[in-house]
Amino acid sequence: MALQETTKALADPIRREILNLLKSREMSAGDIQSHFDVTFASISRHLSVLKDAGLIRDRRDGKYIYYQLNASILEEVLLWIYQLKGEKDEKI
Amino acid sequence: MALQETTKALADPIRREILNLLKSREMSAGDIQSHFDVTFASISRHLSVLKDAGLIRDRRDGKYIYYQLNASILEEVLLWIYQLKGEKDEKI
DNA sequence: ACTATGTTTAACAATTAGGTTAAATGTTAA
DNA sequence: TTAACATTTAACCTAATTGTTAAACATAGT
Repeated sequence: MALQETTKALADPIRREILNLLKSREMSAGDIQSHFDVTFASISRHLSVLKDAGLIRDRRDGKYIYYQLNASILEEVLLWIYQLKGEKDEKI
Repeated sequence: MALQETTKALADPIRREILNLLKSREMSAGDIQSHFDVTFASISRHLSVLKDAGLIRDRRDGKYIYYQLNASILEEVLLWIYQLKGEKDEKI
């Protein structure tokens, strides 16, 4: 179930902040890492969790790998929440 | 940060299913447990995670404790997702 | 080919989470 | 107050997660 991977990916503050960073622009792994106080390797694993959940995409450009947000994956979470709230015809 | 507790609470399939069960009606812990294949104690702990996140409320009636959904807590998650998606004036 | 740079993977330690059983708590009714 | 029932808490175990360092991999430039 994709919802499981998505909700798990969102349950970590560093991963949520990474998504926020990627909201405005794509960034390389190094750019992303510079915003946090953990090692490169740690960020790399967070990125792979986000990637497995489909929340980000990566593309290599030379020696850099750029990450970009794929917010469409969040539709499923939104839908789940709406159904829980019992609302119909909600704009998502 | 409340978002942390909420997203963590949503990251477990049993807890999400509990919320779904409570969507239609309030239920006692025993009622809830009967829907799952884990022990009472395990459900009890899931309930306390949900309660700490504010996603459910409980009220005692005699020897039963009834749980009910408090979906308003999810507004913050919705808002966070909307902001991530960069959408404005979204109906929430 | 060698080196420097950017990123990932492997191996390991520490922490957290989820499960179990057993003991404890709260409530009702005899 | 005792017994029975509903639920929580404590103690413990195992598995998963997160972090670290070090090694490996990919690419660019010399």
